[in-house]
Amino acid sequence: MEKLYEQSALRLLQAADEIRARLAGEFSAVHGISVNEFFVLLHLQRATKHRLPRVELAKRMHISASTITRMAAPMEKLGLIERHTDERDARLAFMVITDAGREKLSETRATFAKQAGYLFDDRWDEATLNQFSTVLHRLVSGSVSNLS
Amino acid sequence: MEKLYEQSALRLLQAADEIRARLAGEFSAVHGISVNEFFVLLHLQRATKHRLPRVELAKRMHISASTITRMAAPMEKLGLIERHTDERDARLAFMVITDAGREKLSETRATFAKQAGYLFDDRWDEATLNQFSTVLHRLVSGSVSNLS
DNA sequence: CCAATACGCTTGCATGTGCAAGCGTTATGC
DNA sequence: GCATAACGCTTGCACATGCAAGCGTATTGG
Repeated sequence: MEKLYEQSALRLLQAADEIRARLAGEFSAVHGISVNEFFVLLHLQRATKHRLPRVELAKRMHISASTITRMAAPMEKLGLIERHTDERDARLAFMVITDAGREKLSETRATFAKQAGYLFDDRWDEATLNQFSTVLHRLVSGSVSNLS
Repeated sequence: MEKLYEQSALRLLQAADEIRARLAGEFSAVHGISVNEFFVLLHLQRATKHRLPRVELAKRMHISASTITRMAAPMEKLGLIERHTDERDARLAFMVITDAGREKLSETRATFAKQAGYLFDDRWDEATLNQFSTVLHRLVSGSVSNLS
């Protein structure tokens, strides 16, 4: 007999894989960015002063610092983010979302919301969905990456 | 105002990232396999006759056929899976889980269940968790990859 | 039948990612 | 103060992965 939470964790991973695969296709085709780039913009937008040190962003996204370094370069070239230095600590290299980045994020979030709508819409009442969201929220709270 | 299903989808992706990162560490350290290799074994174990053509497995895991080809080689060397051919159709190369693969899967599932327990245990009643699992299940049903 | 198409699998190439080492900067302990 | 450690970031390397092309096999249409 499979434990209920084992089953839930399995389904959660599977559902995420599927959603991520769909989003990857849409984001690439429609907006020319990756799912991870979308999350970079979202984290920056929601951070205090709309900026984060690279290491902090890496922690929140569960990826390595070197990956952040390598994602930053093309995003800077596209003008989606900028690199700011800290006056007090020369080690820090803040990533800051630009106006162009905000615009791109806004467009991409519309696509995200549309896809999320396909997934959830008209299938559950608000109470059920609220509880679902709450469970998910507690799974990640305590983590550094509370985006929501 | 953020839509409820948009928020839910965001949290779902974040939760999955976090769980996957934790599992990757444990699986690698304790069992010497990757999360994807774990899923290969799980899909094979649950498939009819404990075997699947490579393309079918790729679809269920949302990864490309070439990735399956490249994951298969080391797993065969470790004796976790075997390659069987189809008598009727020489194009098919079934992947079959071996006894050693079953044993490895069993050990790894124990670790998986333990980690899932850390996530969920003692925080929600069975009804809530059941509903949570049901919502997740419907998100992926209709998909080819109904593992559960 | 046979040609054309579809299918399953593999391989070359390009890209994304983590780890470990290295560099420069800041903090700590004496 | 100064040596040592810790920290933030980048880079070299290895590895994982997707895409497109190629190969062999089966199916389809005439």
